[in-house]
Amino acid sequence: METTRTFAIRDYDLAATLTCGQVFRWQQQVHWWAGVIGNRWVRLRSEPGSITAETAEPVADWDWLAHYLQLHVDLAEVLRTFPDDAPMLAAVAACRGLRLLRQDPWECLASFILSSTKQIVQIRQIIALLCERYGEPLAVKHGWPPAFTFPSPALLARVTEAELRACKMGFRAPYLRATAEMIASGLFEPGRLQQLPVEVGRAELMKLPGVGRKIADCVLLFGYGCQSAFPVDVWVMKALRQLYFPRRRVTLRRLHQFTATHFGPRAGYAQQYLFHYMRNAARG
DNA sequence: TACCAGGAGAGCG
DNA sequence: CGCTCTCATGGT
Repeated sequence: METTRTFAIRDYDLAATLTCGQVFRWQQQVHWWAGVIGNRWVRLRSEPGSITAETAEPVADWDWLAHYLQLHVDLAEVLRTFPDDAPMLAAVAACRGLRLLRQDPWECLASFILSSTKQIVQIRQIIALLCERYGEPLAVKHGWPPAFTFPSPALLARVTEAELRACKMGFRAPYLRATAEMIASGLFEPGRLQQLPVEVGRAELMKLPGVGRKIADCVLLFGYGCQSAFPVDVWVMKALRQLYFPRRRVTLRRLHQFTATHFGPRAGYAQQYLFHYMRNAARG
């Protein structure tokens, strides 16, 4: 039992990984990143060749963190599966240690329902409000701001639409509430998706209110570890059209066909590199 | 000020 | 189908 653990790991850009739009709850304070994984508050610090974690309460088994950070993944092996073309090489060169996390499916699903037509800063704000108001308070290290669990489906199903709208989620409020209800009532079982083929899992997710193709792919990729899932949002669409189909008009359907074959078995990883690349290029 | 944001769903022809 | 409009709210 201890509150600190250091993991040996190479090629892991913690800052990029925690801020690249796959997860919305991490906050930086000097050289530490503080966040919540499940029902634990934890802070992380990156050093050359290692990541150090510190919890508020003693921990016997750190597998939950290794799993979340996907420390077993050999990044060089992942990068080797990418297509050997100029756009992909540029995207990889722009960010060496970008990784995919493995999030809790419910938190991931709810977060991305709230993400539609919102900037990442705003998504963070909405989720922070939601957790602050409806999550369970957690023990944190002395001197750190309060932290909360992500509210359960059962709890959110009992919150009114007006209360959700008060968290600034606007028209997404009824979507989140209805999805929470479907899970709380057992009409939809998030755990069952793990065993299903990707196409079936995607179709199941898309039955949920507020979940279309893009959000379903995000949940498959970030919450279920389906690395072939390739979310096509406005940024990635721009990247694909600009880099692979210049001066041609291509439908979204055609782009999905392209991504399904061109980027290989870890297409989702490639997608995250393209997304990060485009977003940073736009910022200058 | 005007435009746009890690979209989805409904209403058209 | 494929296109367009609306939805709520804040950042740039």
